Amino acid sequence: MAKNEFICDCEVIHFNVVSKVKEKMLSEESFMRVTTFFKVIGDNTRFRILWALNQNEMCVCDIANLLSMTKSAISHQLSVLRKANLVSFRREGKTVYYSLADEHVKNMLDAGVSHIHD
Amino acid sequence: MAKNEFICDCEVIHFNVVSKVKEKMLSEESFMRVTTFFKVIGDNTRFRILWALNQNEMCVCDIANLLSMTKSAISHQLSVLRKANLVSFRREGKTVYYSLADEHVKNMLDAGVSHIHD
DNA sequence: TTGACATATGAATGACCATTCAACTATAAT
DNA sequence: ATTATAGTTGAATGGTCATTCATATGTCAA
Repeated sequence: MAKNEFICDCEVIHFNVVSKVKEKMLSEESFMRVTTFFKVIGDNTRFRILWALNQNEMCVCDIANLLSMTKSAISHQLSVLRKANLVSFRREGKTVYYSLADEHVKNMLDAGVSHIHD
Repeated sequence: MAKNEFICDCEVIHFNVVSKVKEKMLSEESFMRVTTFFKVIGDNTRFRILWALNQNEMCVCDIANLLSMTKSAISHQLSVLRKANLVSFRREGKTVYYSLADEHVKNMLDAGVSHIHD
Protein backbone atom coordinates (compact mmCIF):
# COMPACT_ATOMS: atom_id res chain seq x y z
CA MET A 1 0.00 0.00 0.00
CA ALA A 2 1.42 3.36 -1.01
CA LYS A 3 1.08 6.46 1.12
CA ASN A 4 -0.71 8.34 -1.64
CA GLU A 5 -3.46 5.76 -1.50
CA PHE A 6 -4.98 7.90 1.26
CA ILE A 7 -6.86 10.79 -0.27
CA CYS A 8 -8.30 13.45 2.01
CA ASP A 9 -7.53 17.00 3.14
CA CYS A 10 -4.65 16.19 5.50
CA GLU A 11 -1.55 14.05 5.90
CA VAL A 12 -1.52 10.71 7.65
CA ILE A 13 0.06 11.16 11.04
CA HIS A 14 0.39 7.54 12.11
CA PHE A 15 0.93 5.55 8.94
CA ASN A 16 1.36 2.15 10.56
CA VAL A 17 -1.76 2.55 12.66
CA VAL A 18 -3.85 3.46 9.62
CA SER A 19 -2.39 0.57 7.63
CA LYS A 20 -3.07 -1.91 10.40
CA VAL A 21 -6.61 -0.72 10.98
CA LYS A 22 -7.35 -0.66 7.26
CA GLU A 23 -6.78 -4.41 7.14
CA LYS A 24 -9.33 -4.95 9.89
CA MET A 25 -12.06 -2.99 8.13
CA LEU A 26 -14.97 -4.98 6.72
CA SER A 27 -16.26 -4.89 3.17
CA GLU A 28 -18.45 -1.96 2.22
CA GLU A 29 -21.33 -4.40 1.82
CA SER A 30 -20.89 -5.72 5.35
CA PHE A 31 -20.82 -2.21 6.76
CA MET A 32 -23.92 -1.32 4.79
CA ARG A 33 -25.79 -4.38 6.02
CA VAL A 34 -24.96 -3.85 9.67
CA THR A 35 -25.65 -0.11 9.67
CA THR A 36 -28.90 -0.65 7.81
CA PHE A 37 -29.90 -3.15 10.47
CA PHE A 38 -29.16 -0.68 13.28
CA LYS A 39 -30.89 2.10 11.36
CA VAL A 40 -34.04 0.00 11.08
CA ILE A 41 -34.22 -0.70 14.81
CA GLY A 42 -33.06 2.87 15.57
CA ASP A 43 -36.42 4.38 14.72
CA ASN A 44 -38.73 5.08 17.64
CA THR A 45 -41.90 3.72 16.04
CA ARG A 46 -40.24 0.61 14.65
CA PHE A 47 -38.49 -0.16 17.93
CA ARG A 48 -41.77 0.14 19.84
CA ILE A 49 -43.46 -2.16 17.33
CA LEU A 50 -40.70 -4.74 17.79
CA TRP A 51 -40.84 -4.36 21.54
CA ALA A 52 -44.59 -4.94 21.47
CA LEU A 53 -44.27 -7.97 19.19
CA ASN A 54 -41.70 -9.35 21.59
CA GLN A 55 -44.45 -9.47 24.22
CA ASN A 56 -47.14 -10.90 21.98
CA GLU A 57 -48.12 -11.58 18.40
CA MET A 58 -50.29 -8.66 17.24
CA CYS A 59 -52.36 -7.51 14.28
CA VAL A 60 -52.01 -4.14 12.57
CA CYS A 61 -55.08 -2.61 14.25
CA ASP A 62 -53.89 -3.60 17.70
CA ILE A 63 -50.46 -2.09 17.10
CA ALA A 64 -52.05 1.09 15.75
CA ASN A 65 -54.16 1.36 18.88
CA LEU A 66 -51.30 0.55 21.19
CA LEU A 67 -49.14 3.31 19.71
CA SER A 68 -52.00 5.71 18.93
CA MET A 69 -51.08 5.85 15.27
CA THR A 70 -52.89 5.20 11.99
CA LYS A 71 -53.03 1.76 10.42
CA SER A 72 -51.30 3.21 7.38
CA ALA A 73 -48.30 4.50 9.31
CA ILE A 74 -47.96 1.17 11.11
CA SER A 75 -48.33 -0.79 7.89
CA HIS A 76 -45.61 1.26 6.22
CA GLN A 77 -43.22 0.57 9.09
CA LEU A 78 -44.14 -3.10 9.15
CA SER A 79 -43.19 -3.23 5.51
CA VAL A 80 -39.75 -1.85 6.41
CA LEU A 81 -39.43 -4.46 9.15
CA ARG A 82 -40.53 -7.20 6.75
CA LYS A 83 -37.92 -6.19 4.16
CA ALA A 84 -35.28 -6.29 6.91
CA ASN A 85 -36.47 -9.76 7.94
CA LEU A 86 -37.11 -8.65 11.50
CA VAL A 87 -40.75 -9.77 11.63
CA SER A 88 -42.78 -12.65 10.31
CA PHE A 89 -46.53 -12.74 9.78
CA ARG A 90 -49.49 -14.99 9.10
CA ARG A 91 -52.91 -14.16 7.71
CA GLU A 92 -56.10 -15.37 9.34
CA GLY A 93 -59.15 -14.19 7.45
CA LYS A 94 -59.01 -10.43 7.17
CA THR A 95 -56.48 -10.16 9.94
CA VAL A 96 -52.69 -10.30 9.61
CA TYR A 97 -50.74 -11.27 12.70
CA TYR A 98 -47.16 -10.11 13.07
CA SER A 99 -44.49 -11.49 15.36
CA LEU A 100 -40.74 -11.21 15.87
CA ALA A 101 -38.74 -13.08 13.24
CA ASP A 102 -36.37 -14.79 15.65
CA GLU A 103 -34.64 -14.82 19.02
CA HIS A 104 -31.73 -12.92 17.60
CA VAL A 105 -33.83 -9.83 17.11
CA LYS A 106 -35.20 -10.14 20.63
CA ASN A 107 -31.66 -10.40 22.02
CA MET A 108 -30.65 -7.21 20.23
CA LEU A 109 -33.62 -5.31 21.65
CA ASP A 110 -32.71 -6.50 25.13
CA ALA A 111 -29.05 -5.63 24.61
CA GLY A 112 -30.00 -2.09 23.61
CA VAL A 113 -32.26 -1.63 26.60
CA SER A 114 -29.69 -2.98 29.03
CA HIS A 115 -27.14 -0.64 27.46
CA ILE A 116 -29.13 2.46 28.45
CA HIS A 117 -29.78 1.11 31.95
CA ASP A 118 -26.15 1.26 33.08
CA MET B 1 -58.06 1.29 31.45
CA ALA B 2 -61.07 2.15 29.32
CA LYS B 3 -61.47 1.05 25.72
CA ASN B 4 -61.76 4.61 24.47
CA GLU B 5 -58.30 5.27 25.80
CA PHE B 6 -57.05 3.96 22.46
CA ILE B 7 -57.30 6.65 19.84
CA CYS B 8 -56.54 5.77 16.22
CA ASP B 9 -58.38 5.10 12.96
CA CYS B 10 -59.61 1.61 13.79
CA GLU B 11 -61.12 -0.52 16.54
CA VAL B 12 -59.12 -2.67 18.90
CA ILE B 13 -59.50 -6.26 17.84
CA HIS B 14 -57.81 -8.03 20.73
CA PHE B 15 -58.39 -5.87 23.78
CA ASN B 16 -56.69 -8.12 26.32
CA VAL B 17 -53.59 -8.47 24.16
CA VAL B 18 -53.25 -4.72 23.77
CA SER B 19 -53.82 -4.19 27.50
CA LYS B 20 -51.24 -6.77 28.45
CA VAL B 21 -48.65 -5.47 26.01
CA LYS B 22 -49.27 -1.88 27.08
CA GLU B 23 -48.10 -2.74 30.56
CA LYS B 24 -44.85 -4.10 29.20
CA MET B 25 -44.03 -0.96 27.23
CA LEU B 26 -41.18 1.19 28.51
CA SER B 27 -41.33 4.88 29.27
CA GLU B 28 -41.12 7.24 26.33
CA GLU B 29 -37.77 8.42 27.65
CA SER B 30 -36.39 4.88 27.70
CA PHE B 31 -37.55 4.28 24.15
CA MET B 32 -35.99 7.57 23.08
CA ARG B 33 -32.67 6.73 24.67
CA VAL B 34 -32.41 3.26 23.20
CA THR B 35 -33.51 4.28 19.70
CA THR B 36 -31.17 7.27 19.76
CA PHE B 37 -28.35 4.90 20.66
CA PHE B 38 -29.16 2.58 17.75
CA LYS B 39 -29.58 5.56 15.43
CA VAL B 40 -26.11 6.82 16.33
CA ILE B 41 -24.42 3.51 15.54
CA GLY B 42 -26.73 3.01 12.56
CA ASP B 43 -24.88 5.55 10.41
CA ASN B 44 -22.30 4.16 8.02
CA THR B 45 -19.60 6.72 8.72
CA ARG B 46 -20.04 6.60 12.48
CA PHE B 47 -20.08 2.81 12.56
CA ARG B 48 -16.87 2.67 10.53
CA ILE B 49 -15.26 5.18 12.90
CA LEU B 50 -16.25 3.06 15.89
CA TRP B 51 -15.08 -0.11 14.17
CA ALA B 52 -11.71 1.53 13.46
CA LEU B 53 -11.37 2.80 17.03
CA ASN B 54 -12.12 -0.70 18.23
CA GLN B 55 -8.91 -1.80 16.49
CA ASN B 56 -6.76 1.09 17.65
CA GLU B 57 -6.83 4.53 19.20
CA MET B 58 -6.71 7.07 16.36
CA CYS B 59 -6.47 10.82 15.75
CA VAL B 60 -8.83 12.79 13.51
CA CYS B 61 -6.39 12.97 10.59
CA ASP B 62 -5.83 9.24 10.60
CA ILE B 63 -9.55 8.52 10.62
CA ALA B 64 -10.08 11.02 7.80
CA ASN B 65 -7.41 9.27 5.74
CA LEU B 66 -8.69 5.81 6.57
CA LEU B 67 -12.20 6.67 5.41
CA SER B 68 -11.14 9.09 2.63
CA MET B 69 -13.19 11.91 4.13
CA THR B 70 -12.48 15.46 5.26
CA LYS B 71 -11.30 16.21 8.77
CA SER B 72 -14.38 18.39 9.20
CA ALA B 73 -16.83 15.63 8.38
CA ILE B 74 -15.03 13.27 10.74
CA SER B 75 -14.92 15.87 13.48
CA HIS B 76 -18.65 16.48 13.21
CA GLN B 77 -19.38 12.78 13.55
CA LEU B 78 -16.95 12.43 16.43
CA SER B 79 -18.87 15.16 18.17
CA VAL B 80 -22.05 13.11 17.77
CA LEU B 81 -20.26 10.07 19.16
CA ARG B 82 -18.91 12.13 22.05
CA LYS B 83 -22.38 13.42 22.97
CA ALA B 84 -23.64 9.83 22.92
CA ASN B 85 -20.76 8.78 25.19
CA LEU B 86 -19.57 6.18 22.73
CA VAL B 87 -16.00 7.47 22.47
CA SER B 88 -13.44 8.97 24.81
CA PHE B 89 -10.47 11.11 23.86
CA ARG B 90 -7.23 12.59 25.10
CA ARG B 91 -5.23 15.51 23.76
CA GLU B 92 -1.50 15.29 23.21
CA GLY B 93 -0.12 18.55 21.85
CA LYS B 94 -2.02 19.45 18.73
CA THR B 95 -3.32 15.94 18.28
CA VAL B 96 -6.50 14.49 19.77
CA TYR B 97 -6.65 10.73 20.15
CA TYR B 98 -10.03 9.03 20.15
CA SER B 99 -10.89 5.56 21.41
CA LEU B 100 -13.97 3.48 22.21
CA ALA B 101 -15.66 4.55 25.44
CA ASP B 102 -16.07 1.04 26.87
CA GLU B 103 -16.39 -2.67 26.24
CA HIS B 104 -20.13 -2.37 26.06
CA VAL B 105 -19.92 -0.41 22.83
CA LYS B 106 -17.49 -2.94 21.39
CA ASN B 107 -19.86 -5.78 22.28
CA MET B 108 -22.70 -4.05 20.47
CA LEU B 109 -20.62 -3.60 17.32
CA ASP B 110 -19.71 -7.29 17.41
CA ALA B 111 -23.31 -8.30 18.05
CA GLY B 112 -24.41 -6.31 15.01
CA VAL B 113 -21.77 -7.84 12.78
CA SER B 114 -22.51 -11.37 13.93
CA HIS B 115 -26.20 -10.69 13.29
CA ILE B 116 -25.60 -10.07 9.58
CA HIS B 117 -23.30 -13.09 9.28
CA ASP B 118 -26.02 -15.67 9.92
C1' DT C 1 4.04 37.24 17.43
C1' DT C 2 3.78 35.14 13.36
C1' DG C 3 3.02 31.07 10.88
C1' DA C 4 1.69 26.33 10.50
C1' DC C 5 -1.05 22.58 11.49
C1' DA C 6 -4.76 19.72 14.20
C1' DT C 7 -9.18 20.10 15.45
C1' DA C 8 -13.74 22.18 16.31
C1' DT C 9 -17.92 24.48 15.04
C1' DG C 10 -21.90 27.32 12.94
C1' DA C 11 -24.65 27.90 8.95
C1' DA C 12 -26.20 26.29 4.52
C1' DT C 13 -27.45 22.64 1.41
C1' DG C 14 -29.14 18.47 -0.30
C1' DA C 15 -30.61 13.84 0.47
C1' DC C 16 -33.24 10.75 2.94
C1' DC C 17 -37.34 9.16 5.18
C1' DA C 18 -41.62 9.00 8.55
C1' DT C 19 -46.10 10.24 8.22
C1' DT C 20 -50.28 11.60 5.81
C1' DC C 21 -53.67 11.19 2.35
C1' DA C 22 -56.05 8.83 -1.09
C1' DA C 23 -56.79 4.93 -3.49
C1' DC C 24 -56.39 0.18 -3.75
C1' DT C 25 -56.69 -5.23 -2.70
C1' DA C 26 -58.30 -9.05 0.21
C1' DT C 27 -61.61 -11.38 2.88
C1' DA C 28 -66.03 -12.19 4.91
C1' DA C 29 -70.93 -11.41 5.84
C1' DT C 30 -75.60 -10.19 4.37
C1' DA D 1 -73.41 -8.24 -5.89
C1' DT D 2 -72.94 -5.15 -2.23
C1' DT D 3 -71.19 -3.50 1.88
C1' DA D 4 -67.89 -3.38 5.58
C1' DT D 5 -63.55 -4.02 7.69
C1' DA D 6 -58.31 -5.25 7.70
C1' DG D 7 -54.51 -4.25 5.52
C1' DT D 8 -51.40 -2.43 1.70
C1' DT D 9 -49.30 0.89 -1.22
C1' DG D 10 -47.87 5.12 -4.15
C1' DA D 11 -47.19 9.99 -4.12
C1' DA D 12 -46.64 14.24 -1.62
C1' DT D 13 -44.87 16.72 2.29
C1' DG D 14 -42.22 18.23 6.07
C1' DG D 15 -38.61 17.45 9.23
C1' DT D 16 -34.17 15.50 10.23
C1' DC D 17 -29.39 15.15 9.48
C1' DA D 18 -24.66 14.15 6.95
C1' DT D 19 -21.60 16.73 4.53
C1' DT D 20 -19.54 21.00 2.89
C1' DC D 21 -17.67 25.51 3.37
C1' DA D 22 -15.86 29.12 5.92
C1' DT D 23 -14.14 30.43 10.04
C1' DA D 24 -12.53 29.89 14.70
C1' DT D 25 -9.66 27.79 18.54
C1' DG D 26 -5.72 25.41 20.46
C1' DT D 27 -0.92 24.16 20.40
C1' DC D 28 3.70 24.44 19.06
C1' DA D 29 7.89 26.15 16.64
C1' DA D 30 10.66 29.71 14.84
